[in-house]
Amino acid sequence: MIGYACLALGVPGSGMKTTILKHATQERLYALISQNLAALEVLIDYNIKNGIRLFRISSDLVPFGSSAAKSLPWRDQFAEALWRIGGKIRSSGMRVSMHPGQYTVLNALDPVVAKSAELDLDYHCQVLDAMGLGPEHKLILHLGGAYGDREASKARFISRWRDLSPAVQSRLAIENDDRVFTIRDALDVSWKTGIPVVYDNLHNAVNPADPGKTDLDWIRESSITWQGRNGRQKIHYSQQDPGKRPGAHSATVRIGPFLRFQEALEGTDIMLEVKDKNLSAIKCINCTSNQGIAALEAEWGRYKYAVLERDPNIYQAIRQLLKDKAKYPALEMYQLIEEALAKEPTHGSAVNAAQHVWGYFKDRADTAEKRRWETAMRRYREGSVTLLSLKSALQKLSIKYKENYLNGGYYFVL
DNA sequence: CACCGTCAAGTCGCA
DNA sequence: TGCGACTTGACGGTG
Repeated sequence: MIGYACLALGVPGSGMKTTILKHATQERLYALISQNLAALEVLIDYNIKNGIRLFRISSDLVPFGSSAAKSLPWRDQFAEALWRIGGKIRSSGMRVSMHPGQYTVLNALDPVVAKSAELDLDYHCQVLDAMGLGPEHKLILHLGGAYGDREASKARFISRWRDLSPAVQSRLAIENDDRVFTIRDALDVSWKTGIPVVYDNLHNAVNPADPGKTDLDWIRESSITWQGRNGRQKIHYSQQDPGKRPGAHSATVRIGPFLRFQEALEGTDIMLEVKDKNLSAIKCINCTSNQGIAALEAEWGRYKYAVLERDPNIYQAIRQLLKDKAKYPALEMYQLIEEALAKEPTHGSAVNAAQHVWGYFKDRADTAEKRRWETAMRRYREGSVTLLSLKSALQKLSIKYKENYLNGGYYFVL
């Protein structure tokens, strides 16, 4: 199965909200948790509808969920919603995970830091427990800091792990990171503890354990750590952003390299770590199994104005490609989409695409909206406002008139 | 209204 | 020794 992490583009009402510690009053926190659970349910429903069966739940679900200073009985307060969402996850066969961030350092030298890491793991575990999810729904953790002595720091990780609750222990998985601990280190720790290992290909590219070994070598070696109640093997997959620091995730998963990467894998869950999130997940799912021509047509409907504003020729080419209903040209379609999205919108095509989109509202808009639209378009043609502001005017109309075809598309998010 | 600094968390590399 | 990078949206202050 293929999945994505934490948030989805082009899914209205699915965004996680948070606050800063200073403003984290009880009232505010309850309101945020309530909103975030509603957003999570929107995401789970979206995943089910779109055939996505692997998903990472954002740690922001309960802001300051592990902060001793802000402890709230959220698990009791929201038991019903958590259980209902968990039920959807279970009945759809979805596998979820959570991933405490870089600030959760179980092997810290400072015992206070280690204690807060333990509390943070408890928090994440409680979310999954409250949803009634089994131990195959993992908590994925990095090994932590080196403190000048990697071996001693690995040993400290293991000894801290031994003191964790059985519930957390049974959910934990460890991942190689891009600075300190390699896949070899993670496998060492696994050998001594039985903790399953999530292999991350980009972290290994940046922080390699052994330049002589391939991704497939490490995936095969890690597969041994996935036994029984841990469920299917899980890996993280991402591609390097060519313009950014080593280890930075790409804007999208390029489908060609992805297909080559995964062709030897079978029954491995692949979590994509990529800026365009659900978009890449759907692309990879559609290209690794035949989801039917209707699934490709639905995708085209979401992408088409983002393609049109960048390259009208590709827009026409994809329309032609999808005319034959007996075919399933997923790879060709996505490669054309990638080619178009790699370009910046051109002024003329952007005007054309925006006018297509305006067509959804021109008969419904009131006089003031029509006048504002004419002004915005004139200013964009003159070059005195950005494309972003022109499109945000369209998005406001789309939200107001509940134009779900546009709201669920990618024109406003790409 | 647009823009920018700050906040939260902990480690590490580099002056 | 101390600061910037890493991550990210919210928030408040400035222009």
